[in-house]
Amino acid sequence: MQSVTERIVKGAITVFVKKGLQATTKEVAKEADVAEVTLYRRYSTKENMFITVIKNVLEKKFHSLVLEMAKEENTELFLMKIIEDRLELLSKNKDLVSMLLSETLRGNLTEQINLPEIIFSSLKQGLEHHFKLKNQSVDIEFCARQLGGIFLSYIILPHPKPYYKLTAVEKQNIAKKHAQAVITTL
Amino acid sequence: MQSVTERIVKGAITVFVKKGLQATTKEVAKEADVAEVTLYRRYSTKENMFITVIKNVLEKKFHSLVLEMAKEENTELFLMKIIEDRLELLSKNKDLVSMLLSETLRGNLTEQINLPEIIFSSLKQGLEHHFKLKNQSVDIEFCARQLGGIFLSYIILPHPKPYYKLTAVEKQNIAKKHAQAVITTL
Amino acid sequence: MQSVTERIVKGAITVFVKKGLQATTKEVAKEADVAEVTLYRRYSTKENMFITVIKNVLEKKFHSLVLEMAKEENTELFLMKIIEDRLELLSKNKDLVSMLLSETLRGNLTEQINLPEIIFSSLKQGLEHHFKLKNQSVDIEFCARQLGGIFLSYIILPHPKPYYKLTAVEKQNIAKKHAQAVITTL
Amino acid sequence: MQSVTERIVKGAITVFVKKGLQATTKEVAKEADVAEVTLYRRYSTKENMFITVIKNVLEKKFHSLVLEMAKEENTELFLMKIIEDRLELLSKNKDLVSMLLSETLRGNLTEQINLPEIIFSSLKQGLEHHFKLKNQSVDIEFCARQLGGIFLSYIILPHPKPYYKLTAVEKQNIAKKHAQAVITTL
DNA sequence: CATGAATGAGTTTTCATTCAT
DNA sequence: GATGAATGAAAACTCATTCAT
Repeated sequence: MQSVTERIVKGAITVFVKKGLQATTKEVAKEADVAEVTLYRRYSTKENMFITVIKNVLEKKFHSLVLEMAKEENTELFLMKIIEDRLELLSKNKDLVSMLLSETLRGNLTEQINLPEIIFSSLKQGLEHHFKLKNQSVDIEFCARQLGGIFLSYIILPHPKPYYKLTAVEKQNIAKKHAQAVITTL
Repeated sequence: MQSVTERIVKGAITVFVKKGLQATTKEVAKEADVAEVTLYRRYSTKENMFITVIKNVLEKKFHSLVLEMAKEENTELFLMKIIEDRLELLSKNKDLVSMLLSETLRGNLTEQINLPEIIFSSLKQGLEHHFKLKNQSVDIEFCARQLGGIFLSYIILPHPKPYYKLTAVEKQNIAKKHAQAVITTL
Repeated sequence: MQSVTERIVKGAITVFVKKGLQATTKEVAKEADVAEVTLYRRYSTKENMFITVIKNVLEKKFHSLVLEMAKEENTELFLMKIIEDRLELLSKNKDLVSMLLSETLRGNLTEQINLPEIIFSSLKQGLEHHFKLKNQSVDIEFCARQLGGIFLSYIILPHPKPYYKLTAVEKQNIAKKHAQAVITTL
Repeated sequence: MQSVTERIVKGAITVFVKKGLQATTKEVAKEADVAEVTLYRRYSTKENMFITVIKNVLEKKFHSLVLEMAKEENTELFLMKIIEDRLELLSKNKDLVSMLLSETLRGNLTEQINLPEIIFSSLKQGLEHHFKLKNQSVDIEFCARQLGGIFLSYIILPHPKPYYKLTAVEKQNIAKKHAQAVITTL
């Protein structure tokens, strides 16, 4: 079996992803197969455990390559890449993403793990980078909001199939249409 | 002072909007200045009180005129109207909307008060109506998702000023740009 | 439909027989299809309703003919008659009897509806009468206790078939054996 | 002062014997001088606490020596022993026994702590044993019911003095008379 | 470093009963 | 004579957190 630390982290993630901050320390303890007190020794409060664990996941999973992609000179291709990449990632982590959005909407989350803020600011950064390279003046705020809206629509609105389960062609078509729409407004 | 019923309904809305299903009956009772039992006499369970009260608010506040707007023959104007109208409404009711989205993301809400579903399906209905009138064949699902995404982006992503506080001109500009972007993809 | 009074009495009996004093006024009101307050207007407290209603039932159903039977000169026949009669009655009203015994054992019942006391004293009375007629000196207390024990054994101890469902012959055999056993100790 | 466990068990017994399943966890907690939660930590539910504690008492107090007594070859002596032994025990634990009978009559008790069933089946076992040894064919069911009835009569029917407070001679007389009555029916 | 034991403060819900109409 | 509305008090059970070992 894994180390205590590993068990705790994995257990906490499992439980928090499923239930958010409402999850109880008891559930986490059970999932991790440790005593409740052990969690308190390590994290002192439930909130702190939540933040610590989730921040870690976010850093690992959502590490954005936006800046790399921003180097792509062709704006349409650049936008398509971002869209495809983020939709893939977000839809693959629907439970985590939903939970984080839910908590954010409740005002329960500090900046460090506020997913909308993270997404929005990293988008703005990437766009800024891209258009600076291209020496183009663009309403970045608006553009980032458009992209963010696209992402949210695939998480929150009902859909028959999550993005990541579509065929490569379907994914590309979607990304292309959205990219073109965004470009219209530049 | 108002009637008991009024006080209960108002109090329940106030508290539920602020805290969602996590709110306690005690809080509602205090806000409405009635005994907790009184709430149970009327609604049997907290969940039921929540649903009853919120459904009512939704029906009153979010009664959509989409079908009326759909009669507008000019697609761009039609889209602009929808966008302006919904953004105004949603941003004015940010707390309620945020709470409902949060609960939906948690899977706590039945269809009747599931805001994303309500928005999405009413959008699809309106679009269908509009393009049928115009005898135009359009990917309604995609189009509705775009619009939904726009709405969500103004609720969930950070913004310096809520939509409804912008000047008329700013509002129109925003609506126009989004409408044009949507049209690109038809 | 029946009169309000009838509905209340019947409903109360039904509910009280099933649940004893634990039954709630709400249940009674529902069963009788009247408002809870109506019950309070008539009986002022739940306890009082219970006593009033149950006393009535006891008087109607358990009206003992022991004194009549006591005229039977043949002691064995007399005992058999009592045994058959009471076992029939008690087993036919198992729910009511069980409930009353249960409440008595809890010390919840006043003398007027204390079934064990009623049974015991009416037995003693009958026996006294019978043996006075026969000019026989007998330990009435002991004898009544024996008979009472027999009755209780058929209510409380497990049995495959309630007494009243046995064949006439089986019933008689049982009564006879018990009667003879009692006579031994006179 | 005693250990927490001891205090809880004793307190629970005290309270449950007095009030049965109606007793509240609050009362038990107070009697045991612990917090209510502590009880839940240990027993999960009130029902479970009740069953656990009472089963324990039954096993300790009502451990039947019927099988030992059954070795007595003289049937009258055997029956007398059983009767004396059980009447002594039952009358000494009147409160516990009354409470258990009361709960049983309400159908609240599982087999493991259903006193009538326990008494009845242990009686049948003892009788079976005895008469097998003596190679005698007897209606055990009837006989056990007679004995059970005797026991019940001393618990439930009114009496001026509990059995265990009688003089040794009185006890013996009673046992003897009942034993002889039972023997008549073999 | 880990944990078994304990708890104060709440949470939803139920009940017998009263008040005003 | 009947009832809709309202309630104080209490019940079972849960939760985050601390203490002693």
